[in-house]
Amino acid sequence: MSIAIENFVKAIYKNGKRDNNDTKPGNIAKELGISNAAATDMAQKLASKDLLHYEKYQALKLTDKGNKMALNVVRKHRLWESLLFKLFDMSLHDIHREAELLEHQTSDLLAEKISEYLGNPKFDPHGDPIPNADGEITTTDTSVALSQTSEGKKYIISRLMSDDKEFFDFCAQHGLKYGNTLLVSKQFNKNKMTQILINNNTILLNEDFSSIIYVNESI
Amino acid sequence: MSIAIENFVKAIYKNGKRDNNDTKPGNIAKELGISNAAATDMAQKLASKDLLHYEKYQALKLTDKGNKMALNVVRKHRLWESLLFKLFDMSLHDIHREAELLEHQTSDLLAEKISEYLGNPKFDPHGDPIPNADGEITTTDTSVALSQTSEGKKYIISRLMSDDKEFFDFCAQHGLKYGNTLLVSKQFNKNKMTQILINNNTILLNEDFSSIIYVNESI
DNA sequence: GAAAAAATTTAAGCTTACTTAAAAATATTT
DNA sequence: AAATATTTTTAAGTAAGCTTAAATTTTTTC
Repeated sequence: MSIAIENFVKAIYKNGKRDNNDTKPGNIAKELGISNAAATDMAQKLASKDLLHYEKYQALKLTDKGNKMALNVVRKHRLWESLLFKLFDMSLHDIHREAELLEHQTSDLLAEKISEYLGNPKFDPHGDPIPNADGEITTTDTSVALSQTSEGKKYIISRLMSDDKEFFDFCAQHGLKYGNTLLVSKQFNKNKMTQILINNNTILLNEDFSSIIYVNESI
Repeated sequence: MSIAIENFVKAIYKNGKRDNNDTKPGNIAKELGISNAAATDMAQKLASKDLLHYEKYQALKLTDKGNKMALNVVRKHRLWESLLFKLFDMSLHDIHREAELLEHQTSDLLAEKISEYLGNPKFDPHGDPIPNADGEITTTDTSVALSQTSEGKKYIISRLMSDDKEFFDFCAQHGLKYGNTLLVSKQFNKNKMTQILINNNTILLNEDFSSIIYVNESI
């Protein structure tokens, strides 16, 4: 299957996870940077390949086959991120960009080799779960967005859900890293802001950021 | 530049090295598995991009710009081969196939990181020289094909110039590996065969193989 | 050196993955 | 619920990278 198809299917998968299943062509088009017309076109084409269910004016839904393809690509992406993160000193954003390309040129065999080499990790450097070779995610995610946490409690960062360079630069600068601990010192519910203490620094996060930083309660 | 263009330029570069500069469109077409017409077409297109010199019915010659592009791709290919060879237990042929794809999806930055990680190697696992970031090959190659060697002398394998699975399987089976030592026990000049002793086994090579195994005299 | 064979080029056409523009349907606002 | 705005779809068109078939040029053979 082509790179365009892999990216299309992946975009549906990711949008389905994120935005309350808003997987109409327009949203996928926005994600991929193509026109709405191109997205509709592609959707119809992929329906004929049994990768998704298409009904005029309705949201796109992946078939089992499409879902498996998406997870296969996601697996390769996250394995590459894990490998590059381990071997090289590169920013998370740069790593993401490289993985975005490499994921489409990776045989299942190579993916297996990478996974083995890394000790079959369950999570990548962002805390995102790595599907296994059968396209299954076996881990259960108990984490919540920082925006949903309670004042006064300690949390461990479990996931940085983004691919935005500014966000990652911000994270790198303030020690917001997978596995690090922070304290939620205040929730400004009215203003939708979250105040945290990390590395002895107090940081005020707006909802843009507090909704994509996921954490688990520290015990 | 597209994958098709990178591969085209690379094919001219490689053919120029190998077959006495037989870089007419037909040969490139054969190398790439496309029609002669497609090769002519592409050649004309790349001439307009200043990547090669095109004259009707003549051999294709890369411009400096084209040569640099080819060497950049070759560099990435050989760096990937070196990395995969180091990290994973895979056959040389499998490694070659993966590198063939990855080479086109690798930023200069990532290539640098791979090179650094490996200690800026000068040669890949086949003994092929790795161009530097400026597209220069700084090593001087004093090796000769096994077919050109002298009876009774010891040699060290310096290069396995092929991408054929059968050849690599043969090599793997008989210990023909970069860096290994062998003795040329007899040259059958009339029949164009070379008899070698390696790992206490005597092997008779025909010209197909003796012309792509390169060696340096052992001192 | 003429005839035959092989290679190169041109021409026309195809598929993929897009585009823009206009038409049709759905969603939102008031 | 009508009017307006937004989305989706259809239609027509484009560029890249191929294909096959036919014409042209070069190379080889006798």
